[in-house]
Amino acid sequence: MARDKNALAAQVWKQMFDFFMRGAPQRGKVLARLGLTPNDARALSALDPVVGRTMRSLSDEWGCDASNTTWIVDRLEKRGFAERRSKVGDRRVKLVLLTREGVKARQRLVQGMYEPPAELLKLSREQLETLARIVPTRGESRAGSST
Amino acid sequence: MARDKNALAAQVWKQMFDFFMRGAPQRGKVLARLGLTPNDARALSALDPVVGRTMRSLSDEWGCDASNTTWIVDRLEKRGFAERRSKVGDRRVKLVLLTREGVKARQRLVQGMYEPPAELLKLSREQLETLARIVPTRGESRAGSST
DNA sequence: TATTGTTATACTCTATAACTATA
DNA sequence: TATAGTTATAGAGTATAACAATA
Repeated sequence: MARDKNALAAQVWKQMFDFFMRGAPQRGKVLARLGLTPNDARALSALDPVVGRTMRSLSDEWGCDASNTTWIVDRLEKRGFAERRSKVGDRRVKLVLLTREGVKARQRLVQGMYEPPAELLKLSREQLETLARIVPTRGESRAGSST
Repeated sequence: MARDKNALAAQVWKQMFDFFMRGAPQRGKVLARLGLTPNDARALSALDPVVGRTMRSLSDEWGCDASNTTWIVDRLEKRGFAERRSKVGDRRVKLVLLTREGVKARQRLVQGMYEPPAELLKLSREQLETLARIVPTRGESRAGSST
């Protein structure tokens, strides 16, 4: 119990890691049910229906080659989930946006992927609230946030 | 704050999900540094140097075809990380075991993958201990565990 | 000339089907 | 005949290189 804090953090990380990995098969099933590959899911998550993203920025975010991004966006476009538009100021650049169908697909995806596993539902309300307070979130502080 | 418990669990799950996904690039780098594919890593984790696993049981655990398992184990064997042995009682069956080099590779992998992210190290000792208590672990109860 | 994105192509990973060897 | 595993082969996904269009 009186262990080095780094070792404690490592243990917690391992616990979270294993907990998360245990849910991998379930997430795989969600994707299979929706007929999406992991890449499709990542792409749906990265896009929006209004602002749009350039091919280049997607390649950078995904750390993959531009030709691969072309292929991934092609897949989404063929299924009617995304569309390309030439940018107004610079016609070399293309913006990729979610279509109405793409937004729906993304909603279904989020619902499935964010479905909490049974192990989490078994925890008490107090434990859940504690977790919500402690687990680090992106940027914004959680203290006092009531939403 | 006085929300439905399911909604609360969903929020916690989303938080953990996002937290975990944020670390994905770092884990990708660890694999790249060690020259391992995600599959290699999964295989190294599944194997041990003493008991051994049958090809069949690996296929089942991974939910992939037996031929794919052959290919994955071949990769490890070519790098000297694993070896096949015919089982004594039934010579149709093959046991896959980690070699000495394989054990070392698995150690390097575990060290890299279980390196806790900075966000976790920033938490207080109390917060870490709380997480260790709450985050569900495989099977065994955590209550009173002092290791 | 430099940059954005696509096309041509080869390589890696995965699955299905046919096969070998043991039981 | 049935089972464990491999080999042959085809398909999906990814990368590198050459290319076209625009700046």
